[in-house]
Order: sequence, then C-alpha cells, then structure tokens
Amino acid sequence: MSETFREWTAVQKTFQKVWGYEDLRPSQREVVTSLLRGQDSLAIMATGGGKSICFQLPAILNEGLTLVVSPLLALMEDQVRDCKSRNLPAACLHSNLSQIERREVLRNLPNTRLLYVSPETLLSQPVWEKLSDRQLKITGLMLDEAHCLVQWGDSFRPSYRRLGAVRSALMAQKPDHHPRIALAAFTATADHDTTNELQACLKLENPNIVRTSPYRPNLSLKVAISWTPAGRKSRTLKFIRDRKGQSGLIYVRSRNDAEVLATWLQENSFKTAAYHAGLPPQERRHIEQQWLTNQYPFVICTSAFGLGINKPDTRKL
DNA sequence: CGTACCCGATGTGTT
Repeated sequence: MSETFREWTAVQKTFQKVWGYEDLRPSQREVVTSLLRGQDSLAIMATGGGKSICFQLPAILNEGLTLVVSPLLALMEDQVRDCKSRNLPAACLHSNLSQIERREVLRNLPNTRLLYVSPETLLSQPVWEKLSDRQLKITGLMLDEAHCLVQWGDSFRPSYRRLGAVRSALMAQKPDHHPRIALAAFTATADHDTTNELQACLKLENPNIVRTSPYRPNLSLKVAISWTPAGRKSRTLKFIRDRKGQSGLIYVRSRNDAEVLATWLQENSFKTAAYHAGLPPQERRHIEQQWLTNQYPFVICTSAFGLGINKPDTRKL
C-alpha cells in the first residue's frame, strides 16, 4: 500500500506541475492508474470532464510512444497545440502536413510521447511501417471520441472497424520483451449497446470501465412536433424571436432542409445562414466565426456543426 | 440522410 502511495505522489506531482490543478478527479484518477499499470480502459465522461488528461498524463509518465486516434484534423491540431503549450512532446500526422513536416514528425518519433493520427493515416502503408519498427516502443493506443467507431465504422469511415486489429498486429512486430500495449477508449456519449460494441470491436481485454454522470444541469431538452413545412417555419421564427439576445444552433436532418429554412428566415429579415458539409471550407469557417461572435445568433445546420467546434462559450447577450 | 479522411488527377499562378 505504501508503495502504491509513493508512486501516486509522483504522479500527482507531475499532474500539478503540468496542468496546475491540485487534484485529479476520482474518475480521472481511475483511468490514469489503469493505464499506468497497463490495463485497458473504457471511459465515458461528460464533455468538459477532462478526458484528455486521462491519457496524456500516463503517456508522459510511461516510456515510449502513445498513439491517439482522433476523428478530425481540427481536434488533433487543437490538442497538439495544447500539449505543446505545456511542453509535452506531442505531434500529429495527417494529410494537411507538407512532405517536409511529415518526414520530420516520423524522424522524431523516438522523442515523441503523444502521436495524434486519424485512423486512415495510422493504417496507411508508410506510417504503419514506421510504427511497426522493432526499435520503436509503443505503450498505448487511445481512441478519442470513440463513439465515432460505432457511428461511422460500417461504411462511412471503414478504417475505424479495423482498429481492433491494431494492437495485436503491432505487438506481433515487436520483440517478445516489449510490454503489452494498453488500449483505451474515450467518449462523452455511449449507451450500453454502444459500449458493448466498442468493447467487442476494439477487443478490449478486461477493461476498467469508468462512467461519470451525463447529467448537465445547464441543458434542457424539449420536443416539439410540427406537422407541416409551413408550421415548422413559423414555429422556428417564433422560437428565435422569443429568444432575443440569446444564441443557439437549430439542427435539421438534411442539407436541403437547412437551405430552405435558412432562406425563409432570411426573407423574414433574420440574419442567419445554412451550415452543412456541402459548403466550401472557407464559408464554413466564416459561418462558425459569425456564430461564435453572435453576428448570427442562430444557425440552421446539419450534424456537421458541432464536430470539432471546440467549447463554443456563447454567452447570453 | 448526413457525418471526414486521404490521395491522385487536373488546373492556376509563381519563380
């Protein structure tokens, strides 16, 4: 027991030094200790629950490289920027990097502790070859936003379905004395079926399952049904008008719905825009900015809005 | 229906 205690004191020191908080939350501590002893984990923690610390802290305490699989380039960039601001040796690999940057990241892998990659890049020939190198020690494989695997894995981004084979394939390349690669999945939202599917698909072995309450006191959910397009239009306008000085996102099911509704609201002299993945990237960024700065208090969007939008702290005006 | 990644083909503009 005292041995465990001494080790934990060292962990806590690093945590305080790098992140500047006094204590890890109990759920974070749970995941961190699991990963430090090489046990698989499945963490379902609410947004803002400090998920990334759960794998970043073990990654810098353990020897070797920790792979972090992330669904979006923007998320990788954000996290690597955050790591670098804390002087953590982190990098990412993706198609937006120049040939030179790519080579530099691959060359510097032995000094890197956290490598952020998309599932596609991880499984690509040149990267996979490099990671399979017998000399390269890999301690962990972390799946961030793990619900994406279940949500997308079948047809949209098939690489996700292949992640379950990664640990054993990498281990097979490494010498016998290489310690087992720990596997962990992190997500904010996963019901029982989803966690079961994650566990099976990733081949998690005896994972420590850590679940925090998803209850958000600042959120409320309501359902209103409109039976006609006209009813929906006027209802939306009323909804917006009743919320003068506030802001939010209005989700619709298709790109066309977004266009039609946004156009109609504009015709009724409301400043808004439709947002979906069919728009050019620069226009998407523009609308995101307009929304974040309350130039457009409400935006009509598909599920494309929200992915990679980092903690937009819209305030009530 | 709607979500994103990657990479190679084709085109535009600069040294």
